[in-house]
Amino acid sequence: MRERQILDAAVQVFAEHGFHQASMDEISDAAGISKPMIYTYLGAKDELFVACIRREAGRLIEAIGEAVDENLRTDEQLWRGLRAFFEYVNDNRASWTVLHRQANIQGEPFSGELAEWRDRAVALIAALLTRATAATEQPVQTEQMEPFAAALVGAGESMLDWWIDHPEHTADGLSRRLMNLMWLGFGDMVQGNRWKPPS
Amino acid sequence: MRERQILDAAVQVFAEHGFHQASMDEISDAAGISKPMIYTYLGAKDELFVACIRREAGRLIEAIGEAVDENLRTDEQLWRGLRAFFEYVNDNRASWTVLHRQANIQGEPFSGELAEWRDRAVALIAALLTRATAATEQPVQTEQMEPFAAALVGAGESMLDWWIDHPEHTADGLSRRLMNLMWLGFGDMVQGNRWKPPS
Amino acid sequence: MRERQILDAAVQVFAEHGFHQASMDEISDAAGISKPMIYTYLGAKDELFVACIRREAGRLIEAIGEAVDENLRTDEQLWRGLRAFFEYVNDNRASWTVLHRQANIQGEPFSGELAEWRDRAVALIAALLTRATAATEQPVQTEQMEPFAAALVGAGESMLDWWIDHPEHTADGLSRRLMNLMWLGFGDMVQGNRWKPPS
Amino acid sequence: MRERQILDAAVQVFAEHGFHQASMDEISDAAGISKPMIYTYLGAKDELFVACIRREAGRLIEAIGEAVDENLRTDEQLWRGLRAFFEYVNDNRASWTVLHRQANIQGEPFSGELAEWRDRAVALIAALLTRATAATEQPVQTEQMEPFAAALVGAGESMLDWWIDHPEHTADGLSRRLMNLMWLGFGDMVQGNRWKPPS
DNA sequence: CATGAATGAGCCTTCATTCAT
DNA sequence: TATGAATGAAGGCTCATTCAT
Repeated sequence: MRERQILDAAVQVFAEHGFHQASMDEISDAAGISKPMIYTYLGAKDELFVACIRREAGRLIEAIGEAVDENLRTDEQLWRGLRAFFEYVNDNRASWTVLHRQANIQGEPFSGELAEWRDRAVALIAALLTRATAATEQPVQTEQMEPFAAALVGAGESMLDWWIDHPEHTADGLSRRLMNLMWLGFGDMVQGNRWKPPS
Repeated sequence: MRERQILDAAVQVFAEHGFHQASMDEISDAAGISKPMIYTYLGAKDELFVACIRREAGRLIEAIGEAVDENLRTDEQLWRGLRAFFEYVNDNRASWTVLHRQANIQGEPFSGELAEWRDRAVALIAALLTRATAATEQPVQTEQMEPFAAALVGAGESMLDWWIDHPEHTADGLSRRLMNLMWLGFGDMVQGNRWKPPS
Repeated sequence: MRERQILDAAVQVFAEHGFHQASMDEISDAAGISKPMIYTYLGAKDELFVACIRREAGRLIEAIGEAVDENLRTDEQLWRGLRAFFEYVNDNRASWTVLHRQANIQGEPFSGELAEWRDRAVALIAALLTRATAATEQPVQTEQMEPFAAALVGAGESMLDWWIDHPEHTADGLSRRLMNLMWLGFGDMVQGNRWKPPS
Repeated sequence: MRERQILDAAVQVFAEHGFHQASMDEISDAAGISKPMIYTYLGAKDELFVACIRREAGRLIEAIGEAVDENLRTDEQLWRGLRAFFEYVNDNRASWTVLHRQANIQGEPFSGELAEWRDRAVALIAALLTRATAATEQPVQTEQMEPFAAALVGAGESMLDWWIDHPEHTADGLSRRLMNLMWLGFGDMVQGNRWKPPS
């Protein structure tokens, strides 16, 4: 379909040059479709970029969602989600670049768009972790869990950036490292272990 | 001093509107200094932005460096560093926005600049963690530690972003949360505990 | 055609204000075409100016070439060429101003362009004069003839400038004057007459 | 004196870069004198350039004037004047470049200045030539002589330009060539010889 | 429906020129 | 007097956006 062609090209070009350096001319060339059509189908540059974010974020979420089976144990859900995340990004570098490196800019007309998706992801993970503690002696409320979830998401993103410069590692290996770091710490916490600042 | 006035205004404006949307006119207005002076003192827009990054990154690193005493235990060093980080960013929102949300864009002339600072930070933390394991039964090499350090940095950044929308939390509280998450997990790992994916 | 409109306006404006004082805005206004079109069709200001030089120089050369019949006697060829030159310039004042008064500036990006055309013209005339002496007792080599040709060209240019302030003269009259001066002197020289400095 | 330093530097810089490309900064650097002083002594850029033209044109005229002895025969006066002209320009390339290649631009504020000097020179030569015919059977009026004088001046200028690219020639040789061309032709004309266009 | 052609608006950058010391 | 420091004003160039075909 027309829209698909355009979005494919746009994601490619935005990822390569960034939102501002990317020109509508280049996108229309890459898509093999004239500029007026782009405006007709997807609106102005801002809106086009938002459409890119929506599609790519949706695909990422979907990929993760498919990997996770809600009937599994929490840690395994998390583990599978993480691995799916790493794998998806590894396979869709342009997609990720657009989402993480270009859409994350403040002060742009599209600033809010990505924030929403991020919030949604954080909320999902927070809920997941919360459920994991529900049966324990120290259940935690979802709001309390959000900063952890945010940390987890950020840790993942950051590892990914690092991965780009160290491609000798595997998605599996990195996912495992992150699980080790986060899940063990998380488990300790749930069990009431606390790190305490020296008084 | 003139340079200071200009950089202060530039950081402010860049943080608010982003590099591309920010116009030299607006910066010069905000600085109360005419445009030609900006060019005289700090060069073209690119260079001005790089100067902003350098100064703000330097200040942040310095603030953290001052908070950390090398004679302390590793965990305490980390904790103090984290808390200094959160506090600094809380007090210097614009500074952080410039560094994190504006400079992190790919495909720009200044792209490399921030990457260097990040790499340096990651390397420092990796070294710190490595030293912490030196005396244990399972010492870890620095290269192995880097992904953890990257994860830690990212987790912090991400928590910060979350904090912006939930300002009721304190720097101390968030630092502690992050320490709990990371340090406990890290400690477990060092002791040989591992999370294993279900076969 | 669009290119023609633009070049016409550009020649006009460049002739009136000079290369530097002429603004692209003024040219686009004069052409009745928006600035971006100028850049699309003919490139940046430098390139536009070079295009003007090329077209105008080409036209001038062509006008002269059409007036000259290679089967005629040398003096008549020269005579016709001169008259065509004067007539063309009289009819295309702006064209000539651009070529002679604006393009002749040293240190500009387009400096070389006009020099080439001039050299070509001088070489042509030198060859013409050389052929005229080929059958005489004292044939002259082309290189020896070049300074004369240069002098002839300069004499013509200078007369033209003078003409601008004394428009009561005719192209025919001035051409004849110049022929008298140059051709008689030239003829004398060919016949071995020499003016000798008093010892 | 201050003025001299400034003018020396200005001529140098104007000759090298042209009027527009030359910046007041560069001139003040070359002169070793601060910009405000230049404005105090010689006024704005236009006026400074006019001052350059005046001085250099004056010097050139003076050099020629000194070479010519009014008691000599007309042809010898002319010959000495020519030779002085070629020699002066050869020794003062920058001076000549400013006068011929930079000041000769139309549409500039200083356009008129050089024209005056040129007119004066042409008038002088015309008067000289006129006097030479006064005693002959066909005396010529000064106004009739002006186009010839203009042609002579232009021929000289043009030969000079040509000389720059062919420095193996000498001032003496070129002067002689030009005398041959012009004086013989002139002499013929005075004696009533005419070149006639084929009817 | 699809596009080549066209433009309005804006931004970076540079200098000639002048204060304040 | 002499100057370092400062600026107003203007120009080249680009690009998102839209007609007319």
